[in-house]
Amino acid sequence: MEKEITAREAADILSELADLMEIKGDNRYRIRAYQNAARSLSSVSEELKVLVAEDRLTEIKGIGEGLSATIKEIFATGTADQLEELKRELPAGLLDLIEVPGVGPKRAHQLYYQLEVSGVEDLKKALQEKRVRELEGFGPKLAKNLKEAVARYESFQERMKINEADCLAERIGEHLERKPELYLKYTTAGSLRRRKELVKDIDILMIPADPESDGLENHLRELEGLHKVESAGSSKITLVLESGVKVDFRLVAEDEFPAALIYFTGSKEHNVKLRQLAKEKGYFLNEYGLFSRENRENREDSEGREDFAERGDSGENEDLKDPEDGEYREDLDLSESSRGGNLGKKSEGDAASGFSSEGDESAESGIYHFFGLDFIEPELREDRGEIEAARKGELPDLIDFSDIRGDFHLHTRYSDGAYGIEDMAVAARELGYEYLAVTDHSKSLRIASGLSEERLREQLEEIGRLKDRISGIRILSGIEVDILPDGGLDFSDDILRRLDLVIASIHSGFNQSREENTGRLVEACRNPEVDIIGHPRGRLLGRRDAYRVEMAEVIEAAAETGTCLEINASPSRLDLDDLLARQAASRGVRLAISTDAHHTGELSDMRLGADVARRAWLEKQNVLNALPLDDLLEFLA
DNA sequence: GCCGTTTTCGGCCCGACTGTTTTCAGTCG
Repeated sequence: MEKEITAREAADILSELADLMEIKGDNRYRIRAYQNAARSLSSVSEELKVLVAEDRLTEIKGIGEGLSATIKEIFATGTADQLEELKRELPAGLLDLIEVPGVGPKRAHQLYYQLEVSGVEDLKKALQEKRVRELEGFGPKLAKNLKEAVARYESFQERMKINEADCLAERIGEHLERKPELYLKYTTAGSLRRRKELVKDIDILMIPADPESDGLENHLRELEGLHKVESAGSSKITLVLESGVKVDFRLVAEDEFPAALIYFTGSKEHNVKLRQLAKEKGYFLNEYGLFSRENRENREDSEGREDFAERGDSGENEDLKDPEDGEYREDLDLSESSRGGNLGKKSEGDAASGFSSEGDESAESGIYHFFGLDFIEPELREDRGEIEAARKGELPDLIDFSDIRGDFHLHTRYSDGAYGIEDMAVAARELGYEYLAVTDHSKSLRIASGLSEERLREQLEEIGRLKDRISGIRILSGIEVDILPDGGLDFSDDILRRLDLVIASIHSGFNQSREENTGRLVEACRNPEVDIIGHPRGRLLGRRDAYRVEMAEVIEAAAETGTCLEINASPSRLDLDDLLARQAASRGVRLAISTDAHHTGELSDMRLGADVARRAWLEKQNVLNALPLDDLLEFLA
């Protein structure tokens, strides 16, 4: 059965249609109509199925008879004749071309029709050969900027945002779980497991049920979205997806799993430190296990891995794993049961499926404990002092998503959000929160329909009414007030004072000097009405660098004034990043993790923010929204 | 292509910024 098209997906198709129409040079107002329709369609709360069945699409603002017919066609067939025709006419690469910052539809049009540039690669070549000079409006500076933009585009192409990587990993997991007989266990490793904000490829560690069988390889060949199997050996299978993303499967024996998981989780720097520790103790560590150096010599005389796979079924490994034993005895020869003995963990039987992490921790902790270290969470494994801290028993008690009690930064239909206050509150309540703050844009941000004083008053009234109607979650009134180019705020203190919570953010004047931007943020910190500085560095991953700002000064100002800094959990921002958040916390600044959700679904981006916080070594007490409601209210007062 | 209504077609969001120009076009948000 065909997959049913959702409103969101239909909206995406309309957007694509609009993009192609734009490149082709269609009527701009017609294009805008498509874009408008896409936007309103993507934010309808009703199911597309229902809207189509009841022929009520034209009730949606921006959708008339024509677009209603197009949307019905998309719902019925998954595409539209118009779109297919445009796709035949214009190369697909043009859609990539307009993803390059600085190239919009007009320039893409020029490039394609005058220079036959039909993709990013072509553009790169045309820039190198200086052919773009032939085009009207393309001067030397633009050429230089485009060169940089292409370089950034390409480097970004190599890495995907963590939420995209999560999606892919989930899809692969679903595919694997259709044939659970193929493996004993699998789990993600690499930078995805360390929860880095950008991920280059996906590493999956697996214990195959039968290393000799080619069943796994054959099953992987049926993965949806597969471009090709790049390599397939006994210990590694590499897939290339249509999106260009590589997926590495590392295949290990059961007893190799703990060491392999540490090795493939990395980081490289962390692993180097661990291996140094091993050496000091007269052992060595690699992806197959932890070995005494003495036996290593023996091993090199014999044949390698086969030897390891044979051992490991004796009971010693279980003893090693038992935390009740405390420190491993120095005299314990890890390889006594056979050559190459290691700290393997026997399968728990039911741990066979899913990206389980419980089992992973206990598997790995044996090795850490052996070195006299506390277990080190994957998010900390960057050689940023975690090994030293683990030795002293001073690792942080990391914050967890389950510690989060509310969200401070979200938008509703009052500005550029897709849902009403009530919808967002109910969705937040479903996440188990105690509170949320409604923080729409302020008046100067016209592009996002920023609130006038009047609209803000209306919103306050609605929040007042909802407080009685919605139980189980407290709705706080707030605003994301613009820090204006001159450093002032978009609303007077008198107005801000009436709100429960104020976030101040920069959305304009990005090109001011370092001193000016720093001054704007410091001034915002000093305003007693401001509780949180929103997305302090203003970066958009892969699209826009952070604006110039001296964060150390901002952090000091935040520390002095008790202002919180935001960890914006939107996967395109993740701003502050792990390093700056850690720096801020070390200066005593509290961090507010918030999603900047414009949609109910985006409220769950909170997990990504929590990941950043964990990478920043944050504990509960460093995080404003880990506070219970009463403590929060006291803080805000 | 949609909307509103001046019921039959004209107007459709807009300011900042950059780089190209010599008064504006393209992009971005």
